[in-house]
Amino acid sequence: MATRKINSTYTRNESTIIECDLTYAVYMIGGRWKLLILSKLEGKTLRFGELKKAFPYITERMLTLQLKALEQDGLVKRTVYAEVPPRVEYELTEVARELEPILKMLSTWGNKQRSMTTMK
Amino acid sequence: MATRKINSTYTRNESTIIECDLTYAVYMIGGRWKLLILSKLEGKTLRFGELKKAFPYITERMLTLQLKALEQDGLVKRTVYAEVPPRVEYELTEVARELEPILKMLSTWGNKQRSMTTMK
DNA sequence: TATGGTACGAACAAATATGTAAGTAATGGC
DNA sequence: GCCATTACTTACATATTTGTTCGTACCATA
Repeated sequence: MATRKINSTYTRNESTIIECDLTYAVYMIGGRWKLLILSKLEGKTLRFGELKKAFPYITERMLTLQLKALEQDGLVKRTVYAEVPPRVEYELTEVARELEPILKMLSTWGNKQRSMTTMK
Repeated sequence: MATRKINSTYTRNESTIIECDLTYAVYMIGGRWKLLILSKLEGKTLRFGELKKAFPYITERMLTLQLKALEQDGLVKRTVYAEVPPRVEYELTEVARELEPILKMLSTWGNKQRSMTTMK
């Protein structure tokens, strides 16, 4: 998101990653909070403050950043109401809803995987 | 992987993420190269050098780190042959193979998602 | 004795991701 | 005027991830 040296290997390699549909997809839902936010928004419309309360440890800055990224990627719809104090609501988009069943499978896999790793 | 201040918020929040099966799963396949490596190993057994050739831009250090992490998480099996020069082979584990169909769906979703975002 | 190939390891540097702390705009109610 | 509320924003600090460069062990072979 920030300015970045375009010619760095870091950037060139990022291009490589984004060219692949799979890594692109994971890049989009990666990061520390995005999946939790998406999960929280399943079937609901929530205000900024409600999301914040849902994750006691997230900072406002992080929540703002993640929501902005999710909106840019078309996973979350942001609606601003011209009121004071302001009211902003967030909800999943169609594309994000299509992701839900896949995430459910991933979650199941993660659970199984975790238990296997822990067993050792 | 490196040493880290245990009491930092960074660490506490990481715990939050790892407690959720879904975010845990994505954490495990996250990072820049892991998914590409896993994809490359589908149905094959490859040597370190072969993997390296598969990704011209990855550095040996990164490849080593990612393979080590994948092995620790039980997604990749590493076999060392007592030869000179050394020969080390990598292959997917059972758990990793169970992940394949899910990743295929994610990839399809990523492709669709990308085309929608690009259209704007 | 020197060399070459393989799969790393270590010290350092650059870039990004995340967290901390403080501040802002707008307005209705006191 | 003063304050409270909400959804941010900004400057700064910290932590992690990724990349760069150089080095190493092993032994068969020249």
